[in-house]
Amino acid sequence: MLWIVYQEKSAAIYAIEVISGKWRLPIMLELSVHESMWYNEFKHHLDGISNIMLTRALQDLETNGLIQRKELAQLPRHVEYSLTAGCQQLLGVLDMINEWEGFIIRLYHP
Amino acid sequence: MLWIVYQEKSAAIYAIEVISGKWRLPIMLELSVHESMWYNEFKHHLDGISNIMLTRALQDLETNGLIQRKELAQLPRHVEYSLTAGCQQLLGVLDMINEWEGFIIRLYHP
DNA sequence: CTGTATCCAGTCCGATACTG
DNA sequence: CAGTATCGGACTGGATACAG
Repeated sequence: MLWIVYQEKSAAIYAIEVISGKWRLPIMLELSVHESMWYNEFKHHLDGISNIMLTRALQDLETNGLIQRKELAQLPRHVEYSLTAGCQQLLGVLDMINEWEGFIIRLYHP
Repeated sequence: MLWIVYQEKSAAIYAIEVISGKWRLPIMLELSVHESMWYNEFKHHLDGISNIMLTRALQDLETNGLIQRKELAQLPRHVEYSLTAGCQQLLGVLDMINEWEGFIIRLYHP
């Protein structure tokens, strides 16, 4: 996580760094579809994720300003997660990759 | 590297996967500036990289269709690396992130 | 010049169990 | 419901030495 230091740190390198990880992008993509989700909803939508991995990913994403956490004072507890505006912009850029039909094929048959 | 399987595999997730790693993006960015480079040139431009890390990164990028390797039959040996067309398109998208002045700041102060 | 072989340390990922 | 604690195992990064 220090490799952005001696290269001139670019926003793109930083962005790739904070979204790298097994569950981060899948979580962000779920949030981009559902607007807001609570903890257990992720467990239903992300096949195979465990508590510890979900918690870690959510905390990392929050630390890096990609998602917001909002705890509603209720019983039973209810915590709501949603994307920040910056993250929505970032996903907008990444989604351009999806819009290229055949991107992966083109990669292998240039 | 298996996490793209049980999520519906999207091109964006695949793209992030193949460019994740400490040296891959820095290598690609150098190549986008210099058109083509040979092995030792990378060692001069990428501060702190070792032979083994450079070799691994170059091989991974080639395997994933992001760079091309061209060995010129000479003595001393001379091997030339360059970006594929698909990789140039991908970098074009990522560069949009750099063009947002204040992207990182916006992330933290939404 | 362009790599490969070893071998080790640090990170990341995750099953299982437990908590307020 | 929304997490935390623990403890491995897998993967990634890298120093050093060597090779065609």
